[in-house]
Amino acid sequence: MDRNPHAREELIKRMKGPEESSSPSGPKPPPFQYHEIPSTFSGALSYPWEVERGSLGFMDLLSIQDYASATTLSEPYSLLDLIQPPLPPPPEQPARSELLPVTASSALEPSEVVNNQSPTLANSSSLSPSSDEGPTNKPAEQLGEEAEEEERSINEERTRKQLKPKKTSQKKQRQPRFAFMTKSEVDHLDDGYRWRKYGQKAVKNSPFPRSYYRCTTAGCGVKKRIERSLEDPSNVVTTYEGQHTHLISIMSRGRLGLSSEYTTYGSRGIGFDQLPIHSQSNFHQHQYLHHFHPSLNTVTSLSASLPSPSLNQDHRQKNLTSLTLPSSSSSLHRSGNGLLQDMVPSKYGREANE
DNA sequence: CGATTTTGACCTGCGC
DNA sequence: GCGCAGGTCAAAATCG
Repeated sequence: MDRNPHAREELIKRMKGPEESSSPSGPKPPPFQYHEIPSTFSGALSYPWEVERGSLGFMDLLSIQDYASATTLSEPYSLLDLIQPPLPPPPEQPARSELLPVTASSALEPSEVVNNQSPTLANSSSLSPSSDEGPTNKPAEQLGEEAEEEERSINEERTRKQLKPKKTSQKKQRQPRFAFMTKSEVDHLDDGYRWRKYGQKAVKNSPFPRSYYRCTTAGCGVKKRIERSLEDPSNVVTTYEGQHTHLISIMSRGRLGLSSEYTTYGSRGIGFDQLPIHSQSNFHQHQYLHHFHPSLNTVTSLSASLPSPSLNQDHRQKNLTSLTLPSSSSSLHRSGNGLLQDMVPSKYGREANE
């Protein structure tokens, strides 16, 4: 995978001291070199959303988020409570693992939401009492499937026609988004799915480009964008859009070799405890949650104390992730934060830091 | 040789 | 209507 060994050095250099004066708006993006996660990093950060691998898509997460949004931080009780375990304050984390807040944009479209939920919790779609936003988690499973089906076809169609018929009167429908920030040296964190990069754009006011990825699985229109935080280049902001219509595809590359186990689990609505034990154990989200929702730290974590067999400790330290929070309110105020601008209300950031 | 990345061009939405 | 910025396409390059 290390196709470009120099790229990494370059990246690290940038992280340590990003050039201030690059001109993102210029015709040419900065000489930023994207590079894939070195094999040694494989899986390093794949665990925050391991659940997704097992059964949930981000749409599911979103529905949960909706609930969380509704209760928000002001509510001492939320869905999080249902699944988060009592957690002692996270042990002192390595500097690298510092959790950082992500901001969400008020400008988010209705369907464009930011999940404040740890992917770990995502799995609890069945726990999600409400979810009127986004196509997922329809009250009736049937409805959900229909919607999913419909969405899929729309997606495919859209993809196919992208450049041809263009412009129908129909407004492009955006899928709900789920964003989170990760402290990581690598941009593209391995989450178990296979992604193909289809674009890279310079981000205004940011020396760091934004990369666009699409799930390579046929029929799966999930996309994700990756960019570095302007504020702290060591933080990677990953935004998922859409819902996987399949299970993790790590097998295709023989990276982790878990697929067969995962295929056992349905694509929707299974409980966390139905996941393979090792996948349950690969979560660290409780830390993030704890960080963002100190008031919730009395609930259950399905995995908090389990070791992560397939996760290298060092990597874990390097890749702790902080999740974005609901975007229900607020507007962005931080300029030049690239995608972050769109995703995270700073108030959450502040709370997270407090 | 197939899969993936790179990258310039193009399209779209939005604010002015 | 225009310009800008975000998002996507697709051909070429690269990698394994």
